[in-house]
Amino acid sequence: MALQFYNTMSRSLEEFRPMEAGRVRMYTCGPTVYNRAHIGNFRAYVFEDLLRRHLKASGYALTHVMNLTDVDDKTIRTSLAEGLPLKDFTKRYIDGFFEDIAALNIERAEHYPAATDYIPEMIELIQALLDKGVAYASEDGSIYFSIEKFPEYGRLAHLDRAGLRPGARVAQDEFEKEDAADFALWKAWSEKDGDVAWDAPWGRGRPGWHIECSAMSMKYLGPSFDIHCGGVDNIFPHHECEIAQSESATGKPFVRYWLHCAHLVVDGKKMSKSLGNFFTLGDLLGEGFSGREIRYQLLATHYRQTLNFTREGLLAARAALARVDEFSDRLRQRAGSVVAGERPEWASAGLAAFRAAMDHDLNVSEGLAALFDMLRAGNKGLDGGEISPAGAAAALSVLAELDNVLGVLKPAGVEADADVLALVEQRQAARAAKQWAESDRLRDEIASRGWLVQDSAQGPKLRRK
RNA sequence: GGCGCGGUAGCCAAGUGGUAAGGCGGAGGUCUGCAAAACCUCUAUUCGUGGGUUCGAUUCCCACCCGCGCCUCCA
Repeated sequence: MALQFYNTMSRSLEEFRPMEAGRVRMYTCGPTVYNRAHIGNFRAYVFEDLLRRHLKASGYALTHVMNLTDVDDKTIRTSLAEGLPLKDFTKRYIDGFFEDIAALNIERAEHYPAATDYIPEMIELIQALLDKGVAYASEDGSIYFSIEKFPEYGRLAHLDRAGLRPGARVAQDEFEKEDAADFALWKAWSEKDGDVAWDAPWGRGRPGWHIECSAMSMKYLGPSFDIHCGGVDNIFPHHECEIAQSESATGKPFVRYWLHCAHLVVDGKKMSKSLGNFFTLGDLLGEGFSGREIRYQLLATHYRQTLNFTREGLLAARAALARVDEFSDRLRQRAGSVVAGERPEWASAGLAAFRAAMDHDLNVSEGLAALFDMLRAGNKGLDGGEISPAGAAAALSVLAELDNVLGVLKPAGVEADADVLALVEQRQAARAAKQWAESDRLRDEIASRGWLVQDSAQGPKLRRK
């Protein structure tokens, strides 16, 4: 079965064919760097990481761009409030963002352009739109895109002009627009902006939000590219506006496949600070959950499904991962340093099932089912002594292939200290002498140093608690 | 009002016009000095409710109930 994705534009599953054979160009909307991202943001980034990794595992070379929005109302407002230059202020949260994605084992994209580094490109793009007559200047020097010049506007979101209800959220400056639905390409400087401003041919100001994604995607990926992702909330207006700007400027189709992930809720409720269910990654790490436990839970629900994020779910993730770790350790122990041989049937079947599931619009739930089926078959084989060291080594490589996509296996094992190993020795001696009370005491002592000791036919095994 | 998503076991969560994956939790068992781990068995006669189409529906259609998202800068 060929790789297929659900395209928001067509609202149906489509076979994936990149524009250029063997290479995928994708753009994903990144963070606005005015605070630490919350767990909902990371649902989107983890989904995009899964997509990225599966594309790579499918043999594609990748050019992936994620923008950093470092100039907008919030970044300006907060930096002014803290009395910091904008760049210094956003740097803090850009650093924080990279720390967070590292903790979640999210792979780095090829490019992370920050909006303020591409102002000339944005100005050039806005000028092109002005030249084509699809944008206009308002009295205060702001530039707006005229959506009546782009009849396709609303196609992605399935909204027609009549459906754009003039809502309560109409901003103060709306009277400057010719049509309430027009959106800003450039915002004329106002006092609220402090010293954040750039000179453009039509006056001083700063870019609107949408234009950065058009300018920077064009810069790195060209006028047309394969995949554009974001959260469902970006469908309208953000992505709709990107299409209007980009296609009006280039006359070419902007994006071939639009993939949007659903939101997450916490304990079945929308995350909000007032409900006390609003978490940053740091909050959860502080509670003792690991990055990979959080990643696992964010990953385990299909991306188009609302994900229910719970503490209980994190504990379930912890238990599931412990089982995978244990299996991995068993295989490693069995394999020793032997070169991988032929793959056991259950391992190649597991890999095939996993790939097929992921090809089907990233059905990770089914993919994980393939992993656990594999795990059970493998453990059974190990219990029965039916797996050769070469077979175990081969199975280990299959597990590594799955984890190239999932990214949840524990890093290479940490060795216990010599004093812990000495306690294990003492305990073995006690056991040999059938001094069970002493043996149990030593086990507790080892546990107090952070290690679980498990007796097996091959002798005692240590596991990090 | 418009557009759209969802309601599957205690919890999380796939799925298909042909009789319910997987994970966590729980119960029992094998193994073990005891544990742990692993494995085995069990844990939804049923997929929000009521109709309809069909030989057959959780899956398609209609209605209804409930929850949720978007409708101008929120992943």
